[in-house]
Amino acid sequence: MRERHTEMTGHHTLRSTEEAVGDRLGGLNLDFEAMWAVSNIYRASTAIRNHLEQTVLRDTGLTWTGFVVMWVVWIWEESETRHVAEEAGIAKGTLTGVLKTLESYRYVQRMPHPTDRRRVMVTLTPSGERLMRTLFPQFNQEEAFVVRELDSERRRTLAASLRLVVQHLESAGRP
Amino acid sequence: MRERHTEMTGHHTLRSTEEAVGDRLGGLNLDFEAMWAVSNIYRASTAIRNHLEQTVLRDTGLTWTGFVVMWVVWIWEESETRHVAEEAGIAKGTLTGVLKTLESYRYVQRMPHPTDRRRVMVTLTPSGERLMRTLFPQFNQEEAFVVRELDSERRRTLAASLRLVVQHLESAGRP
DNA sequence: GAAATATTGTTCGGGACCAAACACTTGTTG
DNA sequence: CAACAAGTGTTTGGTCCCGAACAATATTTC
Repeated sequence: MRERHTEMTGHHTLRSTEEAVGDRLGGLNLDFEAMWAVSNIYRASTAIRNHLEQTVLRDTGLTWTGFVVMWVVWIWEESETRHVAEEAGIAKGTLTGVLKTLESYRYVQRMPHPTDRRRVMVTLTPSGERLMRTLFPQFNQEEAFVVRELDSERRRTLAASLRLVVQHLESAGRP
Repeated sequence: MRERHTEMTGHHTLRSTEEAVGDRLGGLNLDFEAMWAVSNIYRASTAIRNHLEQTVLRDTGLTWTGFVVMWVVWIWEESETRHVAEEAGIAKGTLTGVLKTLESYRYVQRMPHPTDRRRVMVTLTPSGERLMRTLFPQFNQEEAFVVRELDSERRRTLAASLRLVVQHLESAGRP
């Protein structure tokens, strides 16, 4: 992953990309405001994920998804796997594989549901919990670094706008 | 991918996740504003990608990354692969595989660089170009749908804030 | 209560994705 | 110009990721 960054030559900056788009699509009837909003969400998300993978996750052996899954299990204390998949934003089939990986590291543990034998529960092992306790503050510190250029109001506005987008898509998901 | 959505039971909404986090982490010294800003960027990005995959990309046989790569090649008219990888936000090794897939669909074409025999150039085939011309307006229409709940000023503010984040991370990338 | 339906996690096939190792080409330096 | 260094795309090994098919279990329906 670092490779992508070491190769950045600066040929195409954010600004010049937007210029190229303007050149190429200037004639068409497009919603450019929507386009920039959406494409910058995606671009920021990629940049943030890369940054956090390089800093906090670098030496832990955890992937981004592995961390997110553990985070969800940690926050919700318990967890039925279908909720974990939903919260982590991955398909249930994917979760099966991720849990297999995390189990091999002894960070999580699968257990049968007490009454429903279809279901599977996941918990953090002591070592998994220890990891989250040390990792999460570091993670949050880097999150603060990520938004360092935004003042408090802008951070809140940003979060609020994105919440609107997510809620709009969730409500429209299954009409 | 649709599967994730059909299974949404609403147990854990965006709001209740934030509550659970508050319960679990209320005692610690964390930057919650940064946390919500960052986590909502990621959440929105996932939701948007899912939405666009389900609507515009659904019947094209294109993956998200395949589309992004074609988009980059289209906007920049032609391209040296290392620039494409950089702009698309993927590693060069990944691009090799993606191009192989796109080439098998006859949407793109690889050609040797005229003077530098290390490099490889990529162009859209006529059929690839035709696809982008019809696909992109649809794509933009869905982008507009995504941000429908935001007024014009909020869209611009959102894009501007995210641009700051990206630029901050890019400039800090290789100190 | 047996049959039909729904829910749940796993498996499978194929593509995406990364870092690292690689082979090849170009550029630099002595 | 010859050794060395740097740039470029590909290959490799392992994980992620999805949708679809599946097996097992639970619930509903009649």
